[in-house]
Amino acid sequence: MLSNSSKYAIKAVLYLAVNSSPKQRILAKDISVPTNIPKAYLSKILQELSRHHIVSSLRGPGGGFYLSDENRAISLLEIIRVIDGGYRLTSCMLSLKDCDEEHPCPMHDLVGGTKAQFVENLRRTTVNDLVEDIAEGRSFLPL
Amino acid sequence: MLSNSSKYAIKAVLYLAVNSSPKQRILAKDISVPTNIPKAYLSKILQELSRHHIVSSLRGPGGGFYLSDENRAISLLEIIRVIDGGYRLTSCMLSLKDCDEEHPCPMHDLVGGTKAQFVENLRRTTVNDLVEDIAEGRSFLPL
DNA sequence: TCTTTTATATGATGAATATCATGTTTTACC
DNA sequence: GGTAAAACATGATATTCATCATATAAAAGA
Repeated sequence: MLSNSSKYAIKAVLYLAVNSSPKQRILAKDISVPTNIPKAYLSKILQELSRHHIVSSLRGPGGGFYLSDENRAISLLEIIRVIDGGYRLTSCMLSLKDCDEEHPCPMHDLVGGTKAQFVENLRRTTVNDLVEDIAEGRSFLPL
Repeated sequence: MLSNSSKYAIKAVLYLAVNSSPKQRILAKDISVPTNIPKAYLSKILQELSRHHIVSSLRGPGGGFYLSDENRAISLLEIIRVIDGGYRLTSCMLSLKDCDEEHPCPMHDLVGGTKAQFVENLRRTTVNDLVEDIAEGRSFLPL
């Protein structure tokens, strides 16, 4: 469904969303331990996210990663796009070049509605939305 | 979403569904060309499908691959299971071990409905159903 | 300005997936 | 039975993805 890297990215962003603030930076290794993401690999992902302004960071003593208010308004789809590229989620289920709404392939027709809706949900849902879900007990974050 | 191998498997099965019958066997290479699937790789997939009775085959001159009536009643989910294993499609979006309906993770809650519905569609839809869709013009098979 | 603490950049290794190549078995037909 | 046509089995290579390791740059504080 998603690459491992994207899952890690979302987990890390959610961890930051819950535990960090512009004044409360968090080290990569302090995300790595509770989330069970290998430290070196997580660092690489965080840097990629930082470069694309999905997360914020500060170097030097007292530095680390955190989310700005802008970061919290970012949608899940944007995170996935940065890591997996734009194609993986939105492409045709059978990878047919000419498949579209006009000319749907058999699978497209079958799952088109649900998949399109799924991607649309990802586009519409921000980091903040998920944090609210957690805060209000509608979902939980088992790290 | 699906592995490449699963996509190839479904394409090949659909090709057989439209073009083969127990008396009209088709060679791997004659599926390979119109579907743009590498011949040697396709052969391996067809053999895997044959071993699991997803497709039927006959060796020797005049032999080849085809679908029996039983094969046509098989669901897409079974095909995907044989190639990708049971886990890939149904597992939690964030690969969290403890995520379930009682304890949904944030992504689960977000896409749970649509994904569950999607998998259920795959479970319910047979090869025959897709062929009907093609025959009646509700979808097409761009090879 | 020196040292420490952090992120960043780059490259190396390992694992999984996709692809290719070659040999073996079965079956039909002469 | 011998021969050719096919599936079947097995292993080798390549490519992508996940993981690790090491060196560099920036920032803070002494």
